[in-house]
Amino acid sequence: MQDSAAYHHGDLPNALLAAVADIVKENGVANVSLREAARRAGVSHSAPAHHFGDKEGMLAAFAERGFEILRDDMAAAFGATAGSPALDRLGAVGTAYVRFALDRTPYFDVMFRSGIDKPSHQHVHDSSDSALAVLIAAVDDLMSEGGYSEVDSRHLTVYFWSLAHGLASLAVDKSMPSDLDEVSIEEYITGVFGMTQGILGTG
Amino acid sequence: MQDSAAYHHGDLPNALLAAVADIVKENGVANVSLREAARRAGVSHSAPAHHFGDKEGMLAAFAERGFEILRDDMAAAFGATAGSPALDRLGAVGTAYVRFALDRTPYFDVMFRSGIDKPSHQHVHDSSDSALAVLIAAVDDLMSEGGYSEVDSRHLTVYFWSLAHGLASLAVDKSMPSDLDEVSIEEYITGVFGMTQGILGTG
DNA sequence: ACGTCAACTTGCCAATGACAAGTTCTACAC
DNA sequence: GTGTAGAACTTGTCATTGGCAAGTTGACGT
Repeated sequence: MQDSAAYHHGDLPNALLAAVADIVKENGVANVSLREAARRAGVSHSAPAHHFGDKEGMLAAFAERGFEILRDDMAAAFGATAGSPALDRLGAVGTAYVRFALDRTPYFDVMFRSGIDKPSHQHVHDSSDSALAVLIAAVDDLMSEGGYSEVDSRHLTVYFWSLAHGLASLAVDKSMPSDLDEVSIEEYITGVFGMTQGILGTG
Repeated sequence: MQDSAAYHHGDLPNALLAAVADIVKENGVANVSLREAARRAGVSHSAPAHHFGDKEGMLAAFAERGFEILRDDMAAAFGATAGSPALDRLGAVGTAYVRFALDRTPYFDVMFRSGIDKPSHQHVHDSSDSALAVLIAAVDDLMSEGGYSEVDSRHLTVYFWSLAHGLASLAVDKSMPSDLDEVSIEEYITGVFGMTQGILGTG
């Protein structure tokens, strides 16, 4: 057993991942380097490889942490809306997804735009699945609430996942039609998820 | 005036962009390099910079071409469904978006996952807008068909853009719940866009 | 023929990713 | 307390890369 601040540096892996977050924020995901992360953590140029294997390994570790945070954020939104209509809860989970992308953009960028291929990193894939599980739970909730028997639940899951991920991507890229500030992003979030409300019925 | 095959190489810019497509397909968007593109085009290591300025410039040129193809694909789908109900046309345009992502993945990857920031490349931004214009036209069509007066057209645009982009991203990443082959991707496409059909009314 | 200018080439440098071969510290056995 | 195994790092090196400066080549108008 050892406390979280041990060994030479203390907790190098965490320090390196924190450095990655800073680098992405400052210079973009394309400019992350093992050496720059090492420099910011105050260690030698090849220390990162010792912990993460290679550059993609470091990004994968960062992405994994991102999926865990995303899962926790969505789970919190799900929990906070217990008792509400299932469609509202689904909207809350979707909103948490978009908020995660906007509030933790470095994570979002590494998770989806860094070119790491998920299939080759099992633990990333697993943590991604654990985030998806929250959304699936919310969809199952909706289905079991009844009244949607004609809807395929797998389609509904992909539908919400797509909507949330697409909206998050557009928001992060600032690709909305006409310029929009933080306030109107909120408006789009409620507008887009509200659209679904209108579609599936008033609950 | 000069024909498209002139000067020393013939048409280096196009040859380089073709090389980029191959590199992305073979090694992923993270492994594109000016020098490898030059090698495949059979020119010296710094020839690409002469045409594109720098690496990001080359990727931006490639992305611009991608947005033009995307716009043309969506416009073709829009044109081919003239006379159909507006909601069907919108589904056709969205389907064209997802098909573009699946059939021309190298373009999709560079356009959305290469870390180039659109705002700093005006012509990329413009060609992106011209693609979005097709979708906006389809939404306007739907609005003017009547019966949706309570819907905000900007929200509806962002809604479809999000849905199409999100579904395309999931499909390319193979992040669907449970494994799915090409056939079931088709099923998800019709399922997800059909969901909207159910929501907005039967036309 | 001549000049001009675009289309390249050659040569260079700092930075990077990856690897090999060390060195230092920790924990645990005895 | 001493030794020893192994984890946590360092140092050194190499091929590759992006970018720049300074050439060279060839097409075109006059």
